[in-house]
This record gives sequence, structure tokens and C-alpha cells, in this order.
Amino acid sequence: MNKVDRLTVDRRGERFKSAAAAAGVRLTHQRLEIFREVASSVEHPDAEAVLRSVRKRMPTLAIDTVYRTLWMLNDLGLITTLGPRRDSVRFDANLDRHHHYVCVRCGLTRDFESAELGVLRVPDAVASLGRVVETNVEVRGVCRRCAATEDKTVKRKKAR
Amino acid sequence: MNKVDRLTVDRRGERFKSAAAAAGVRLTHQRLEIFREVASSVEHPDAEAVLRSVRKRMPTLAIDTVYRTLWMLNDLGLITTLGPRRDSVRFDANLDRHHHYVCVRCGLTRDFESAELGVLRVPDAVASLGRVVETNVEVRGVCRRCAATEDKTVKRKKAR
DNA sequence: CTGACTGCAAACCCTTTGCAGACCG
DNA sequence: CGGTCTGCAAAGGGTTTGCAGTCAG
Repeated sequence: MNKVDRLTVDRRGERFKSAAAAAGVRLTHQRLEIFREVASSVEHPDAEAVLRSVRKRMPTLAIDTVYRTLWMLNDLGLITTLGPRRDSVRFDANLDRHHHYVCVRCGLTRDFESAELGVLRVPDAVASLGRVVETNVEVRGVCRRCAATEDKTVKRKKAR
Repeated sequence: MNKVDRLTVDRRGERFKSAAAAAGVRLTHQRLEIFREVASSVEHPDAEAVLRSVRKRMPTLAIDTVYRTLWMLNDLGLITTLGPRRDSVRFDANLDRHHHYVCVRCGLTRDFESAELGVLRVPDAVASLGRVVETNVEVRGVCRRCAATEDKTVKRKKAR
């Protein structure tokens, strides 16, 4: 229950190898181990968690290599980051039921309301995870301003 | 379009005053200004943005006061933080369409799938914000493990 | 008046960067 | 073998904390 099934991991692994080849990226020992770790975890680990886990097999691994590798995998489109892009914590004084539009490029976030989305039924399986307080929709996209500068190289200056 | 309407701000302000009174918290000049700022903004500002804005009226305000106040408002239930609670960036190797269950207490995050939630129609207003890449549901709740220790004081050790 | 709150400065912690040696292809 | 990648160490940047003076009630 803590691990992704073998088949899925293998499929992801293959995808990594071909993507790496296509991108002309070297397949190092550490990269494979790091990828294997994220690909087989269901916990959405952060860099520190990946480090702890992989270090059991590879004790010399450094945290900065983990970061570099994870962002590389992200750039190759093999993994994503969770939730809106965040340089810092952001606050929300709107306590009414609402949803969010989030620009994956710059982090711009806006509320929107929708009667139609007011009645979201979540699968029963969710109940086994814990109590549900609220459910809302996150629409991810590219905002107008960012779309206007789309041609520019995608830059992640500091995506913490 | 950049500001919340007057009526809403006033309503929120009243809520703050009564909540503060109920919680036995002092209504200082800086707290009022900080609250007014988040309550009237539609941008989901981070601490730095709040500081910049309030400093125009109150130049001596310090960043740590902003943080203390924002977390206090959060504890009083008057504002929330955006997206999953984050101590660090978390990665996701599941590229299939899926949704998230997020524990607002500890940050635990799990995927779930749902055919029913596969067809979410967002209001037309969203289109004016930008292009839509993907939409998914975020279910916020309290996970089993946290629910088990519910009685303990809610502690936010380092909720960046 | 007095305890809660603020501002200041320094500590903290996650993340990134510069560099020299190591290793893939 | 050459250029890419790793590990190390140190810098960077957002957030928190200890402390002494200040202010709300």
C-alpha cells in the first residue's frame, strides 16, 4: 500500500530511459536510483525523503544531486511537482466556497466560483484516508501574461 | 478588478474583530492593517507582498510581525493558506490523470482516481484568465493519523 | 500598570550555485 | 579521453525565534 506496483515502476523506468536517450542526458547510477525512488513511491516525497531512502543503498549521495536530478526529471516531463508553484506561502482571506485558477508558469492564482462544481462527489476510497473538510477544484494553466512571453525559455529561478 | 468589494471587506473586518475579542487577542494597529490588506486583496499575497503594501501606510512594519499576524489569523480561522501545506517541494511521478487528498494538518498527500470527476467543466470566466492545461480536484481534510492526535494542540512547527 | 505585542537581529532550514575531481559514453 | 555529472562547501532567500522596549486594555 506504500509502494506503486512493479509493472508501473517498470513502465516509468522505460520511459525514463528513452527520454534520457532522446534528451542526450547521461544515465548515471544516482539518477537511476533517484528516479526509481520517486517512481515507486506513493507518498509524493520531497528531496529530503528521496535522499534518506536512496542513501540506504548509496550512502555517499548528496542532497544537491537529488535536487538537480528531480528538476531534470521535471524538465523532461517525467515527474511533476505537487500543487501550485510556490516561492513562499500564500494566504487567502476568501472563506466562501471557491476554486482556484493557478498559472503553472508564474504562480498567479485567482479565485472563481461555480455552482456546477459545488457538488463534487469523491470516491469512497478517499474516506479511508481520513476525514474530508473541503473539496475544491484546481485549474492549472498558463495565464495571459505568461502566454504572451511564451517564446522565452521556461525559467525556474527558484521554485521552492 | 484587483480589489475585493468594500462590503466584503467590511464583513470580513467585523468577523476579525469579534474573533479577536473571543480569542482574547489584542487589536493592534499593525494587525488591523495587515488583516485589511489580505482581506481586500484578490491576489493571494505572500508575506512579502503584504509587507510591501502595508508599509506604504506604516513604514516601520517588520516582516516578522507580518508572519506572526498571518499565522495568527490562520489559527483564528479567518484566513487560510493556499494549496497543500508545504515544508518543501514535493514531487509526483504519477502522470496519469488523478486527484489529490491532502491532510491540512500534516501535509500527507495521496492520489486517487475517479471517472466521475473526469469531466469537470469550468466556468467561462476562467478562460479570461488564461489557457487551461489541466483541472483536478483537491480534497482537503484531516488524515487518520492526525485525527488520532486531534486533541493535542494544533502545532505548526515550520509551515513554509 | 502589566502582560501581550512589535521591531530588531540573528538563527534556521530548504534550496541553489561555484568548483574540482569522477565517470559515462 | 572529453564533456557531463557528482560531492563538497558556501551562499541565498524565505521564515522563525529570543529579547528588550512599547502599547493596548
